[in-house]
Amino acid sequence: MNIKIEKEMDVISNPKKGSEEIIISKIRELIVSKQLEPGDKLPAERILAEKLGVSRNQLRQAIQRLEFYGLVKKYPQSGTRVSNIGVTALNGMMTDILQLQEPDFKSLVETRLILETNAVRLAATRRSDEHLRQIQAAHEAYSEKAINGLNAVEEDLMFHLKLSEASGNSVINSLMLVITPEIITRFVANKVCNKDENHLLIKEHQSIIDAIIDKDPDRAVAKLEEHFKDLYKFCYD
Amino acid sequence: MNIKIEKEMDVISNPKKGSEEIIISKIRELIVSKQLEPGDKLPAERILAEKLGVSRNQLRQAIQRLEFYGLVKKYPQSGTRVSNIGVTALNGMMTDILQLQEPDFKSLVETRLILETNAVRLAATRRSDEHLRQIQAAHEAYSEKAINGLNAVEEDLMFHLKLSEASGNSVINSLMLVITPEIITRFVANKVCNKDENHLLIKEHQSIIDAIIDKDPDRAVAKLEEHFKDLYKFCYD
DNA sequence: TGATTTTAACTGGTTGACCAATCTGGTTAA
DNA sequence: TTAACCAGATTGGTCAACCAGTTAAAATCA
Repeated sequence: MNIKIEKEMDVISNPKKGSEEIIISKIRELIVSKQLEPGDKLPAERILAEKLGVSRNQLRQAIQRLEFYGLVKKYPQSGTRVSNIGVTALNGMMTDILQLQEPDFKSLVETRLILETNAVRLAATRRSDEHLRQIQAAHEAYSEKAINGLNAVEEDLMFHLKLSEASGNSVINSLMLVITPEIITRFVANKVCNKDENHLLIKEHQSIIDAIIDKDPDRAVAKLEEHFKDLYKFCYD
Repeated sequence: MNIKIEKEMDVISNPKKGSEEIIISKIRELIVSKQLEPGDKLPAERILAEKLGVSRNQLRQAIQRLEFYGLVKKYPQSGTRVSNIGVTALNGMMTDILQLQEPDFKSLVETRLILETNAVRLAATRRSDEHLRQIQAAHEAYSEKAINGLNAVEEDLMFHLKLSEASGNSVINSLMLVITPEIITRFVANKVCNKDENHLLIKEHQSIIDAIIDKDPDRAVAKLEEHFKDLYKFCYD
């Protein structure tokens, strides 16, 4: 459809994102100065925007971010409420949000290891037959490409996502979804593929599946860690 | 400032959120039908909106969600690109996103246990002096209220967030921030407070801190699990 | 007086027009 | 031939006016 981009584009560090953070910071000040209390309704968007000296759109975007973190909840046609979790908590969490940094790759991988290890442990005890079926299907899609020495990073990814789905924990699954694309895009570039290594990886996948079929959490985790030994090396050497 | 809400408002299951998901679904179809390929620039918002038969705002909101999951990246005044992670991955992840359900409380707590356990393990080896100072400060703020039998749920929360900050893993910290408010709001209602129990909790906090000071990961985790024994019971009985 | 209906103001959401940055292709000058 | 440049078209971002649902005070009636 269009020309493919070859090299990673320079990551622009959102120079205008700053206004959003300034607004959050101002809302935090309203809270600590008791002009706004937990459980209160926020002033109407138009009014608050004028009070803070920003446009309504900018304010809405900031509120959207606060809502994502659960610090505020919108009620359409009615108002927006500050979560009733106390001044200390609100102040602390807003401060933390403002300090959030771009995730470094090592943290991403480390977190994936943690989440997926626990997901697999849970999957080994909770998996339904439908989960198993989907895992198997994903594994077959992977094998088909990998066995021919093709790059199967995507199919590998899908296999692992199906594992975390089988954990039966919707939050873990959701968090995996958030961090996976970032990991993939950084991995896909450097990925080398040779048939021999792929055969080994297929075997490792199958070992994990077998452990889940047998409902053996410890073995499933052990096999996963074996499968991830390179990632562990990347994180901890 | 305003009247406090006493009882939980009925959770409205976002009846209009549907349009967003329909749009994502349509974009996914464009991708699987090869009309749109990984790495491509999306058609301009106005054009795509018309093509999909939706308003530009609705489309923008859907794109924003895709961007959150890293499946798309916007370049201001230039265009929006589909992440270059393959058709299979894009299709699979969009399907997963559309299937995401509201998190159940048990999954939230279970995930918190997993994240925080690992955060503390990391904190025990990586913590800086500044981290320690902040943890201590948060603990003192907690103690001061708890020792008088006051409700100190917020201060407790802040203490635990400082623990995960000390992990040195920005992703874990960020994920903890996302799930914590939801947990708090559901916990804060049922929380009972008595001095004796609070004294015990203070001691438990101090044990965790001591282990982190000593850079003893295993002890830190053990003390945390002891501290969380009620939560474990909640999850697994 | 009290319950019920009406109504007007107020809310977040939506819309279409406008803005400034950027990309594109052809043109010009070295 | 090549590099610099300029103008117009295209982009996502922004804004102010408008919409539909909600709310609560005011008006009405039994």
